[in-house]
Amino acid sequence: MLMGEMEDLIELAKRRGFFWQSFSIYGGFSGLYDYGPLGSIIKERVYRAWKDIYMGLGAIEIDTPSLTPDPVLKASGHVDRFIDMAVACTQCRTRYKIESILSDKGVDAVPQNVDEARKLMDGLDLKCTRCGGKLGEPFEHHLMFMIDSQGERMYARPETAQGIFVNFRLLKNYNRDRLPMIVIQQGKGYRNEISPRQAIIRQKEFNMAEVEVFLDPDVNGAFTPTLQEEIHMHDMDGKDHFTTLPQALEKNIIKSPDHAFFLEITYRFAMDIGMDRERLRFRQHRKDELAHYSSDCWDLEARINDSWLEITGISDRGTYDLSRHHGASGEKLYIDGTRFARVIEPASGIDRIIASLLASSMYKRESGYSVLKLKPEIAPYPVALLPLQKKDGLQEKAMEIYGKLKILEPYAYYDDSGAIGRRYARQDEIGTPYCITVDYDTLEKDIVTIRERDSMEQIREVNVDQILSTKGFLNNPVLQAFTVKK
RNA sequence: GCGGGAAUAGUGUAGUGGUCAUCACAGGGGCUUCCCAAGCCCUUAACCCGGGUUCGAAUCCCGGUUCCCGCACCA
Repeated sequence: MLMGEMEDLIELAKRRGFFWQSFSIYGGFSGLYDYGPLGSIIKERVYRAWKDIYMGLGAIEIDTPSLTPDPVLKASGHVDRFIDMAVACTQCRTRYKIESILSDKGVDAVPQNVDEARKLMDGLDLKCTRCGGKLGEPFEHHLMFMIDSQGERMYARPETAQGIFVNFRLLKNYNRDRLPMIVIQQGKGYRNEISPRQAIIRQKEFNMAEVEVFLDPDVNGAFTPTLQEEIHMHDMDGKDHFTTLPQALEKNIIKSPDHAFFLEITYRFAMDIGMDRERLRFRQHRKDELAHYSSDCWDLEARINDSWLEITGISDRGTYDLSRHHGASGEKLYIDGTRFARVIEPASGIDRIIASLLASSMYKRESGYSVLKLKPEIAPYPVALLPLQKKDGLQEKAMEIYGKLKILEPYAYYDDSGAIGRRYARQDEIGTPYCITVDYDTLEKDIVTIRERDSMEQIREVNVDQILSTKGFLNNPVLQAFTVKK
């Protein structure tokens, strides 16, 4: 599976500083990755685009701890669902969930600890279904990282969502009791994956961007989709539809207008950061794969290496979480009287978004050199300043302009090494959309050349003052002269 | 976790027991008639970790770590 695109991406990412495996001087550690200098900027930009779109809808943001006490995740159901009792075959070492072994024997029980598991298994004639070997002693299989805090059990959160639910009352107060209420949170999530794979796609510690939309349960359609664009939707029966979201609602492919609206927002976010629409689809979860808290779920998936990868899950969590915390904490989490808010949750995996964005942005020129076709707003450096060569005062002149440019565009990059073509190629590879070249005309007439990445088109004789006329280089009107879209 | 394969400069690689570990690209410096990775010169830089066998190990053996492929797992 990890061929072609991902392989090329991982090589580029390491060489150019997007991401690489963590702690590599100690031999590396499975499932942990660093963002390098360029990756850190892209991550920031992707988060920014996400935040902008939700702030535009009137969202409020919070930031809660990664360390989560045991009772919170007991109430949410994660402790039961994320810690499985398991056994392994003593011969072939295949692991089984005790829960599923028991249900094969007609015993419908979920053991909570090793003793319980042992009792339940006692007397049943259990054998390995693969090799017929004897099964060993039961043990706990943890999917959450457990942390001991002076004898108190905590977990590294498996999702940021619970930090929002437990704050529901305070947030509702803050929001002056108005519904719908949209709360967002970005941060790290942790899962003790048995076999992390494919670089930043499946990690033990990863970046999440989660949104909880609290709705009046008796108001259907506080939000409703409007986007007139045909989108690929793959439903739970495996049928593909190419339809607009308003039509999908009419045709009952998706039931809830509110749910459909947040598919639309998720899609708009993907467009904002420059995802390739040809490589996107929404896929509905089958009943048997729905999470314990979810009644309906649509994933936004991106095609990478010819297979589909979940990048955002838009789940209808109903009243599950609030009612659970209400019961467990004793705190009244109603919206009024006895009604709980209904929750729609668009939860994004930022690392996966970045991986699929980068992979789908890479292409090769005829020359064989690769280009990263990132949107200018997402590219780490929106502009690079390059003197044609170092001598004859060009370097000094370029440094002078660069000094001024840097004040208006902090993410501007400077490079004067080697030949000019090589530097263009270097910028192409990291996705810089524009290069400004300082040449002999600059010395005489104060004019420069701007070159666009994908077309390699140049605008000549641009006045230096014009380059330095806007805060943020991408706002510069001179860029409108390019025939390709900005 | 299981099975198979692999690990050598930043990247991709050559090297099946014996000189200073090969080559290319990338990086740094310089020259050049300098706008798309041109050419020439100089230069930085590597045997995954730990044991063992041996006079001698990048090479053989054992253990570990990591990566890839398949299986299992994936709220």
